[in-house]
Amino acid sequence: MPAPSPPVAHDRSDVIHASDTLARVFAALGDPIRLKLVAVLCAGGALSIAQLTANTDISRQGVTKHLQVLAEAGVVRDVKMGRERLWQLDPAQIEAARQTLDVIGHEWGIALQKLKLFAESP
Amino acid sequence: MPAPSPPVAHDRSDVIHASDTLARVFAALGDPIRLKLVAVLCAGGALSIAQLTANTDISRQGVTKHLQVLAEAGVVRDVKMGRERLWQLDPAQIEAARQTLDVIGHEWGIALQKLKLFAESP
DNA sequence: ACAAAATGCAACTTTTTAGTTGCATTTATC
DNA sequence: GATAAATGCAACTAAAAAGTTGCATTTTGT
Repeated sequence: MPAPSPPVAHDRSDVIHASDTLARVFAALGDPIRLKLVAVLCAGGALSIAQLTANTDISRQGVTKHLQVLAEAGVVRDVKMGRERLWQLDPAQIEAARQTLDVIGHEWGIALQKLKLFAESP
Repeated sequence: MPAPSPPVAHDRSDVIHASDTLARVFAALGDPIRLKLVAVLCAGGALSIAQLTANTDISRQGVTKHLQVLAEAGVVRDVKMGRERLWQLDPAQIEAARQTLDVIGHEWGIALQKLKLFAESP
């Protein structure tokens, strides 16, 4: 049986959507508090809002808002356990972002190489 | 003679600074227009503001603001050539961001492995 | 010298984001 | 069943960001 299609860009609208999705991931990581939350969660634990709040200087409701931003970017997921809501990392989008930065670096390197060859040509 | 010290975190204030610097880089990439500018610039060219504006839907002044955001994050650099201002990619901060995402992914993988071992223990 | 091109600079509006406070709701515990 | 813990929800303020318009400045080319 065929596996469900992966979210790969096929036409221009998909590319646009991919670009927006990526920008959303970067924007989610583009805040010191959220970056810290991700750093804590990448240790593998599933932590409650109260636990995550303990590491910050802002209110619990403020942390909730940051977690929502991360969730809308697909960086974290929540699981309800009794009266608490546990948050854990979802590394797929982070991996996609990492690959993007990888490609940018590689393209830059290739461009530099071509410039060098051009400069050396007689 | 010793080379100048690399910007490596040594104490808590350095770590905080590093975190803010990183968040600034992610935030700079966290916008579709800026992400597109970076994608164009990573081809190696040094492009003017007018050239970069041609790829967007916003005004030249708007593009200038986006370039300033990228520049303050250290993602791009400008070189003045006559009456125009050419922009080019500076891949160092992007590489730092990539490494961060790499570490997050690795830590997550290690955590998963430990969880698996724990589940298999008798 | 003059006209066009490329950009800089500043004021302004609109929208989004960050963070708070106050109170309601759900769930575990004694 | 009363209470404490963990969270949800909504309204609100303040600050930052995105984008525009208008005009000044610098540089090139004829």
